[in-house]
Order: sequence, then C-alpha cells, then structure tokens
Amino acid sequence: MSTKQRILETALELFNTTNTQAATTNHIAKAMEISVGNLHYHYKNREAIIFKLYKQMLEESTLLVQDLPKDIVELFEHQKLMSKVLWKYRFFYRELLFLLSRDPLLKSRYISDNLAHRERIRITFVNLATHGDLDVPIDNIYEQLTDTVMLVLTFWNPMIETLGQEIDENGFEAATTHLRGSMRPYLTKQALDKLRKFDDS
Amino acid sequence: MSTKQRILETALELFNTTNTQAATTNHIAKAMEISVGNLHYHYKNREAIIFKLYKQMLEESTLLVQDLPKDIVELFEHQKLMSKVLWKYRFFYRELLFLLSRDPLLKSRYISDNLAHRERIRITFVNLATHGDLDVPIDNIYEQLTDTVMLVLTFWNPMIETLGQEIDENGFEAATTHLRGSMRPYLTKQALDKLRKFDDS
DNA sequence: ATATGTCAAGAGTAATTACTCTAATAGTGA
DNA sequence: TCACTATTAGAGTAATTACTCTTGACATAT
Repeated sequence: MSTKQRILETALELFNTTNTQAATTNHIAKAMEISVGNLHYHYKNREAIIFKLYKQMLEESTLLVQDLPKDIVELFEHQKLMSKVLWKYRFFYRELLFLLSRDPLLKSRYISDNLAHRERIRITFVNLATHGDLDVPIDNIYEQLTDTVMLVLTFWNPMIETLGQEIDENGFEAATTHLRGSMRPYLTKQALDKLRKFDDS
Repeated sequence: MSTKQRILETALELFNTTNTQAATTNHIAKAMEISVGNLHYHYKNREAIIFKLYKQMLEESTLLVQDLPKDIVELFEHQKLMSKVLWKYRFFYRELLFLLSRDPLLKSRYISDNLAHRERIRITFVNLATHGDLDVPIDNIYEQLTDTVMLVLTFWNPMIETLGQEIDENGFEAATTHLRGSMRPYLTKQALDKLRKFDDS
C-alpha cells in the first residue's frame, strides 16, 4: 500500500482511539515509522488528512439520487451500510462540531453535503409514501421523520457514549430499532409485512 | 463581581464564540485584563474552569425527582427552561464528546449525571401516562420517547449548526416542535386540549 | 505593630506543536 | 547512461501553551 494511503489508515486508527488533537502529525509519523518530513510531503497538515478522510467517508456512503431506497426494506438495508461507515469513521462524528469550528473549509463543505443528504432523506420518505409503505396524514410528518433520521445517523453513537456504553460495529442495531419505532405510527400494513419478512431472512 | 466568577463568565463567552482549544488560559486572562498568574491562582487549569462551568450548568437545569413535570404542560415549560441553559452553555454540547475524551474526571461525572437524567425523563413519561396525557400501547414506547428526548436535548443545536444555521436563544422552538411531533401519536385528547390552551396563553 | 492569609502581577520556562529545509536515495523515461 | 522527478530521512526552529515562581500590595486578626 502507498505511503499516502497508509498515512490515512494510521491517522484514522489514532483519531478513533484517542482524538484528533492528541494525534499530532508527529505522532502519526512515529506510529507508522516514517519521518515527519515524509508525512508532510504527502499531506500539508493534519487538516488535510482529516479533510481527505472525510471525502473518503463520503464516497463510501453517498447514494446518488437515482439509487435512493425505494421501499422500506431498501431503506433499512442502506442503513446497515451507513452504520458500518459511521463506525469506521467514528472519530469524525464524535468531534464533528469541534472539527468544523477549526476548519472553515471543511465546515462549508460538510454543510453543503449535509443539506444535500437531508434532501435525499426527505425524498426517500416521499418515495416510501408513493410506494404505499408510508401513510402520511399531515404533510410535515416528512420533516419530522427527516429530522429524526438526521439526528439518529449523526448523533446516535455519540449519545451512546455519553451514556457510558462503548460503541462497536454492531451497536447501531439499537439505532435502527429506534428509527423503526419513530416510523412505526406511519407505516402501512404492507410495510410491516415486508419488515417481518426482512427480519426473518 | 469576584474575579473567580468573572473568569467563568469570560471563559464561557470565549468558549461559546470560538472553541475550548482556541481559548487558552492565557487568552482568557488577557481578555479580562488580569494576569495569567492571577487566573491560575483561582483555577488550576482550563479543565478546572470547564468542570466548574459544567457544574454550574447542572445546577441551573436539574430538576429533583419530586419536582419532575407531572403533566404535558409542565413538561414543555421545563423544556423552555432547558433550552435557555442549552444556549447559554452551547460550547459544551458542541464539543461534548471531545471534552469527555480529554478529561476522564469530567467524563465519568457527566456519564453518571446523564444516566440519572435519562432515568428522570423515563419516569416523567410514566407520570404522563398515569395522568392520562399519554396513551402507551406497547411498553417500549417509554424507551423510544426517552431516547428521542435525550437526542434532541443534547444534539438538536449541534445538528442545526451542521445544517448551516446559526443557533440563538429562541432556536430551540424548532426542537420543541420536533419533540411534540414525536410524542403526538401517543398523546391523548386531554393532552392535546391542554397543549392548545398552553399555546394560546 | 506584627503576623498571616488573600489576591494579584508578570517574568520566566519546559514542553510541545507544526511545521521547514536540506540532503540523500530511488525510480523512470529518453 | 544521464537527467529528472518522486520519495524519504531527520535535524532544526518559530511559535504557542500551560503553566510556575517570586515578589509585592492589601486586609484582617492578634
């Protein structure tokens, strides 16, 4: 593997186990046994590493609009994928607001990505209604559910940590359960049937 | 006002406008025009200041168990109070996980407080059901709603910031709206009536 | 009056951070 | 082979951080 990629992996590992402030570029270089000069040859500074990790995470998780989940099962399958990414890059969500306050570029980039993400989630719920999985009595239920998903995706793991529990790869199941609970009042009989089958398989 | 209290206020102001890493003890001292020596006479280090601010915040927000909201209106009134505190100490929730990772003492303290807080919220929902404001078909709805409240209280403001919106004192109204939306499927007619009157007054 | 504790100033410093710079080596295409 | 570019090591450093230490002013208690 290239040094450039190894730097990312080592940084990610250190960021996840400690935090981005404690893991300086000097530490990262030492941990992977290369010189500081070498590290700085590949990445200008730590911000650049974090930014690259962010973009990498984005590539691993973004669904294009045409590939949005069409029904309830696809939605929960997609959430399974997301949970892996959220675990892999857990340092990022742990420190999210702090990181954004230290890097204006990352901040503006994250915000515009996040707005787009929010819109895709909203569209997904409209899709679900169109496909008869969701029964939406009032219009602003879409906003309601969208906000719930945003909160859970971004902050479920951090919340778990504030309750003294260690998070792990599978810990997101609880989040999925929570999301289902939030949607349940609006799920149709058809959707519930699909989910039952999905759970059995 | 005592120097000791002025330090807290200045630190809070700086923490809120930038972040806890950028606001060093040297900066705080300079901002309030006292010497570093003087600042360190009153507080051992920055961690001590943050810890004190945390305890202050706690005092301003904790309800004793006997004073828990008894019905839906008291609940939302309490949330109004909480929203002021969340705004006043917004730096804390912005950086929550980062701060906990840097200070083990704060971490263990916050976690035990938070667990107690969670329990009080759960009890409040049981209270609401007892008073006929909440209709709970399945038992785990209590957990569901408790998790929702925890997420919203702790992370609503941070989420708003990740969508590019500035938060302010009144910004928590949206959070309240969201919470109501989450509870709506389980609110009784009686509760909805109370809320209508509450909104009019 | 003297002693004692409190509060404050500010100079000084060890340690750390976030790099830069130079020089050397390895690889690659002409 | 030679020229050039890419990669790497590691010494060196300016700036910052997070304090400590000494000194002195005041207030109060004895």
